[in-house]
Amino acid sequence: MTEAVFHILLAVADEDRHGYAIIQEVSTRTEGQVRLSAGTLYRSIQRMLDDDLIVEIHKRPAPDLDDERRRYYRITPAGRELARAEARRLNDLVKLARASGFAPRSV
Amino acid sequence: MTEAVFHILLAVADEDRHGYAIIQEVSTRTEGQVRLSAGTLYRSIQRMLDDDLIVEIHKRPAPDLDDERRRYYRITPAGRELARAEARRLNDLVKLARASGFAPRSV
DNA sequence: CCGTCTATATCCACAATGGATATAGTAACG
DNA sequence: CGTTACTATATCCATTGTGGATATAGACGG
Repeated sequence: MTEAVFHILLAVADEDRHGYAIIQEVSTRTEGQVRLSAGTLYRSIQRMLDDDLIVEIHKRPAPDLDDERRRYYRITPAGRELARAEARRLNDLVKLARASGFAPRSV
Repeated sequence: MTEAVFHILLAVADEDRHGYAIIQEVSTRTEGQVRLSAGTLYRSIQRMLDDDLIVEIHKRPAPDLDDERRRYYRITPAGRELARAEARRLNDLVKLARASGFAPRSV
């Protein structure tokens, strides 16, 4: 799994979001460190739909809060499971780095 | 920085190693989870030499422990610095995942 | 009116990957 | 004695993923 996909999974973990909102959310959560490009985002979303990590949700918010161009996505159980596995893998990687003297003492 | 490069930096952090030994070391440290392919390894090494993350060391071990085909590499200060930065970045990523309910409670 | 923002989508060139192939010596197996 | 596996480095090919640009288009501010 790519890091872009991992960030997208984190961004849709707590609530359904549309593509453009995901870009902003990832930027906010990472304090501007990660800026998903449009190309990467929309192609990642396509792959994630194919792999059943997210699904498109057709329930729209109130019309005054909506934008008809938006397409909303929700994380699936498979998406959550994969995100957990990836988080575990990354945590192991940080532990490995810590054993070599790199990496802060956690948290 | 790619994950392959990060693994290589970790593998040469504690002692000078040659290419093939790096493949084995990474496999051992990750309990077989990461198997660097030869293609990825030797091309990554080339880039890392260009970027001054590692240097080739011409001091050879005792002839009875050596293999003349080997090329030994040592991490540079720039390599250590980059590995530290990457470890910090990954640690932040795990923290982010933890905030979303993924990721174990550290270590 | 022009730039920026919101929003999705696709195109191009580039970077990195796995796996195969090449070369070649050593060692074990049956 | 032949085949397979291991050690060791290096390159090639096809595929995947990326950033950045371009396209389209409505809204809003200065």
